[in-house]
Amino acid sequence: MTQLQRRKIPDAAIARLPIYLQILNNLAATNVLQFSSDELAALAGVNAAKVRKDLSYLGSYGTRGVGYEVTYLIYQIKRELGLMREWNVVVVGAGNLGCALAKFDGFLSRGFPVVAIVDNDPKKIGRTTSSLTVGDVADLKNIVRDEKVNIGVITTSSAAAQSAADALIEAGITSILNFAPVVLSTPSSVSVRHVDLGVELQILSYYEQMRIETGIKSDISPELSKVGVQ
Amino acid sequence: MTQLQRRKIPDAAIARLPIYLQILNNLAATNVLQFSSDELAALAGVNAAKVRKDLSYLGSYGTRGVGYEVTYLIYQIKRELGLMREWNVVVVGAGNLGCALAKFDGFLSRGFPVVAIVDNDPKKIGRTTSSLTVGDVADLKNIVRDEKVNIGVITTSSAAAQSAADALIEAGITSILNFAPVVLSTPSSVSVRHVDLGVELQILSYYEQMRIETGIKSDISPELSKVGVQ
DNA sequence: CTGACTTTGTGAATTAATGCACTAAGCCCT
DNA sequence: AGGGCTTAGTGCATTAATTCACAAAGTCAG
Repeated sequence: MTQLQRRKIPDAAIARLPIYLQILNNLAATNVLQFSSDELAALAGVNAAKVRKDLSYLGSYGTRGVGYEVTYLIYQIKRELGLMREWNVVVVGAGNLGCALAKFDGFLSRGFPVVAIVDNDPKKIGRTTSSLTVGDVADLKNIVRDEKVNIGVITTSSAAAQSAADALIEAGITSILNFAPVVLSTPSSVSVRHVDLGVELQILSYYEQMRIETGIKSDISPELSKVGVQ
Repeated sequence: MTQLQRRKIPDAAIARLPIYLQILNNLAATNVLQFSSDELAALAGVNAAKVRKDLSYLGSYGTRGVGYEVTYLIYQIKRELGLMREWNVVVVGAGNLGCALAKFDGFLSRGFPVVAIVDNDPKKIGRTTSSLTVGDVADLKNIVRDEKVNIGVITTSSAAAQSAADALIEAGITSILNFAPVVLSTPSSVSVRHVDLGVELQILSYYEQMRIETGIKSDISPELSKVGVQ
């Protein structure tokens, strides 16, 4: 399992591997057996050299003159990303978004079952949403232990987000996906990904406005692909 | 309005301006009048030199020895990002996520009112969700014209996402926020941001697994902040 | 008015990411 | 068996992003 000296893969490449994986899964579903870096590059909307370099971080799994084998590469990417197992998710915040995510089968189908949802509002605690009963955020420590939770998803209001993060960390969680529009303060031993939909729209707004001001010049394409649901 | 030769601001800086804006809005709400690059850097979790460089792309709006004025910087960032006006949003796909986003007040509060929601499923068309009636995706062209829509948000299944994008582009939309886990094929004149929640979790999974394999070494923090909801 | 102090703004150095272009390897056809 | 064709893998040049470190410009106290 490559533990000894784990290859250091650049962050930018790590962020692209899940995209490749998704595309390869689609190819597998349509019985495609092989692909070339050119083909994957076209499907992913990136440069072919970048695809080859990214895949080379996994090892030399291609065959010159031929390409890569779909299922084998899927296996290697999953191994590298830690997707050979499931990671259990707890959603903190049982509002609109939290409940939508708990129902969302895109999490389960990618190996991230939502095993619990909690809130701090007594009115919400005890309600049932998609086969889960909303728990009390105060019980987080027990829930994390009993349900073997690995990842916390924060969908609270921005006011409550920091204390939600603190509670998760206190409960031993080291990976957090934050949807609240605040910058969380966390120890560096905890991985945080921040998904702020408002920010995404504001970035679009910049490029849209630029198009308007400059009279609809083309090829201003902000970096594609950041996060990804379903 | 700086149109003549618009400063070219690096993409990486553009993606951080909304974060600064959010923090400054919080400061303004608590009656803070001034801030230094050090303070903002601490709040945003980045380097102070980066803050200064980012803000310098807007112009020289700081005062040496003093810092920056909160309200003036808010104004300048909003101007630069094109946030002096509202941008109307249409949601394509009235499933769980689409409806949650249509209800979601974080869009409206940041100047992105959701003015319409459409679907292609006859069973969903006509339903009402949060004061909007689900329209027919076939009417997109009229809806975009009548409601003056600027941005399309795709929350369909991955199978339907490309045709949703095609319909939006056909209707004249040039800014798309895509939640479906597929890489959209679009002309380069269209800005696309891709938010894939599954990908976010997979990236977390990589760092989590790395922590486990290497025996919980710290300071493996994946790049903070990508997208952003509330 | 002067000198100590603070903090911006920015050249320059560094680091990270990208993309080119070439070599090495394997397939396939004759 | 051999030559032509295809495509992975990668060293290197280029470009983008980050960070350092310092001069310039201002405040403030006395």
